[in-house]
Amino acid sequence: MSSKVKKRTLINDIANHLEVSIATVSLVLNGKAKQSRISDAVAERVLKYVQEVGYKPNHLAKSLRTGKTHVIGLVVEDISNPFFATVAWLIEKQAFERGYRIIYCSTDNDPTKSKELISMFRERHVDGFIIVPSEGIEEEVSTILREQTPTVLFDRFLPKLPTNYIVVDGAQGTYTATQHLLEQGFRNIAFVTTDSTQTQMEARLNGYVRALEEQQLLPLVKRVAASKDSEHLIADIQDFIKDNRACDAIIFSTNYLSIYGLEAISRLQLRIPQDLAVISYDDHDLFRLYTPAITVIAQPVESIAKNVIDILLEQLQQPSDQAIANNHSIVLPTALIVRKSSIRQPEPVPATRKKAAK
Amino acid sequence: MSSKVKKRTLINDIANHLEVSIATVSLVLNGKAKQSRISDAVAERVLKYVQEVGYKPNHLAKSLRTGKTHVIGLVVEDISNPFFATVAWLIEKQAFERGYRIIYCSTDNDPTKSKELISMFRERHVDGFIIVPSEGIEEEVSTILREQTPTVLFDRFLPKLPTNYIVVDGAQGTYTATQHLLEQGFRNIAFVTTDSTQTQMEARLNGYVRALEEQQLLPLVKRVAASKDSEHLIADIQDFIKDNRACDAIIFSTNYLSIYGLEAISRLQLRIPQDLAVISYDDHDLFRLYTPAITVIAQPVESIAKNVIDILLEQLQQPSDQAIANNHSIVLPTALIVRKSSIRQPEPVPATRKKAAK
DNA sequence: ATGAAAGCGCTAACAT
DNA sequence: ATGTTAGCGCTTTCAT
Repeated sequence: MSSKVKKRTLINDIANHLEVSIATVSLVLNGKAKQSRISDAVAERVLKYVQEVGYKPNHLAKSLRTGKTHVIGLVVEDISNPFFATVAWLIEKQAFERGYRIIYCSTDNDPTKSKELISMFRERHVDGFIIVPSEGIEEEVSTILREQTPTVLFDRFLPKLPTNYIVVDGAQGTYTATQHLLEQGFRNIAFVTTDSTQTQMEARLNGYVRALEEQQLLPLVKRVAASKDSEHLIADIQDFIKDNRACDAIIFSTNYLSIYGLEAISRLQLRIPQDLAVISYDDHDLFRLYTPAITVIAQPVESIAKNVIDILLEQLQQPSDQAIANNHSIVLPTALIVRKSSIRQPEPVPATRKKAAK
Repeated sequence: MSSKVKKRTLINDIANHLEVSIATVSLVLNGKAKQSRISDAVAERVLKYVQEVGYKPNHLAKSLRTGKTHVIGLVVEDISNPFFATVAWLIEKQAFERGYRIIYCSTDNDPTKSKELISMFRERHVDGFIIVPSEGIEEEVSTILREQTPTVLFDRFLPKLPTNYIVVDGAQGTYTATQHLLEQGFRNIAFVTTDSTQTQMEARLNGYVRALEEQQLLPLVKRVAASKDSEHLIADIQDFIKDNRACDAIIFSTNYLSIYGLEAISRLQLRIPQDLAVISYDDHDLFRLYTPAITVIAQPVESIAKNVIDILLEQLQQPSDQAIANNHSIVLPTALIVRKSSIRQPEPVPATRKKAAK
């Protein structure tokens, strides 16, 4: 008994010390002093003493009682991908300010892992979900929807399910990028993408195809397997480029494909953009810093994050009934950021007269 | 009442359905059937039914009752840095297998943020801590130590505090790297590091200085501010290289400094290693893929992760009393992985007669 | 071998 | 205006 380590302060201790009831303390702490007509004097004393001893309510007990954990589960494809990392970070910051905590997990786009993570989060009683859905998880998402857990998808959505989602107009992005290359005079434009058939990847492909078809040009699409082995991916892209020497420009459908692509191009000792113009979907530090800087189809990360968290918090705040019918489906525009990698070089290049492009 | 959404299954429902007591169910579920001499028949029925309805105990209630959350708080400097990301991922995997969950946070090396995160984790009742300590958080770490919460530091430690820690022999790493450059015939070797005075950064610097002093050579150290502005860092390094044209080799003390350094070198149109040899502390995908591949002082990430989690789980499993005196302090060796960037090029280069380095 | 019941710390409806 | 008290879902001691 006396060997016990110093215990945490409890709401009981507060009440005892102040000689008020524990309910009074609880009410004051939860900002319900006014509506319970607790005297300002008492409320102040409570607040002061709580502050003094640094009392923190036990979250577990609170959550058990209220059924709310104030935790949001964030399920992304790969938290080490700068796109997801940035969005996650922005979401976390905003959620934090409004009293919510985020717990993340990466699915690696694996449906099994996605399902496990969703059910893990359910077990942990998250109040809401933010999900970048991999394919084949309709059932799990249905379940959380049925349980009325507020949920927002982003980056892609599940066409069969009525959910909130925030996506980007990838088709418009690649369409504009392709047009830009055409305007620059490139004619043999290839598109390197993954073998995924998810909504966002298909959209990116379609935008490219449409732009070419409008000019009666034939698409040239390379699909690489979504492998983890970087050497293999690089070699694959390298072979593709070698086999298509006529190709004078490439659009990569994701940031990591571009990185492998740049490596492949460098190994082939091709010059960008003289031998091959390059555009990447999704911006990245490296693309700004690369020599030459790489033109990108940038996604509006701040806006994505803001929309996601705003919609989720709105639903979280609701009195927990209907909210079903009115799902938000938001499609945000991309922005083409033109850098050196997609600008046609005039044949004779006076190296000293380089235009200073900030 | 009848308008209620379908409720989750509770332990009560199980007990009712099976017409046994709730205690029996609980005991069976916690593997204490044998020691409570519950009949195998009953135990089996319970397990079978639980399986059937997919009953999952409520973690919150369980934790509130037992005082254990089976959650470990992981506080790193920057989860988007591949070194920390990899270690975190390995730790998470092993912890998961043994029934623990990890929640992460990045401190950005900011003491205030570190303190907030630690206290947030305390509030969330994590069972243990894994911390990459920023400077000035001795007090908070003391607190969790006093509360007997199992804790392991890694990457660096707090010299004033008796804790478990796993670090790497950075001094040996940079010493060996410097020697390697000297053996290759480089004489003007610079060291680019941050302005941090943390244990691991000082060690890296010291190894470099010692190797040079043994040869009566003068160190050339550039300290860049730990800023977040990449352009600024690149320009800073660029200026440093320009101002020290005699310098023929550089060791960078962290992976991100190397990345900025490579960009600086590329902008100066210097060739690696002909004009400037390069070694980075810490390996990275990019360094393997870069042309030329970059020599690195690699940290044993698997071993770090394994040691961290083993020690923490050992302490977590202990009967929660002493365990104080016997702290583990483990220092792991680094490995120099020699690639092209630090190999002196013979003036006329017979490219085919390259020595196979490992 | 099994069941009853006392909490873990907190909230909120209901009394006073 | 403030106090009493019944749970939230689970574990575990003690009786039987």
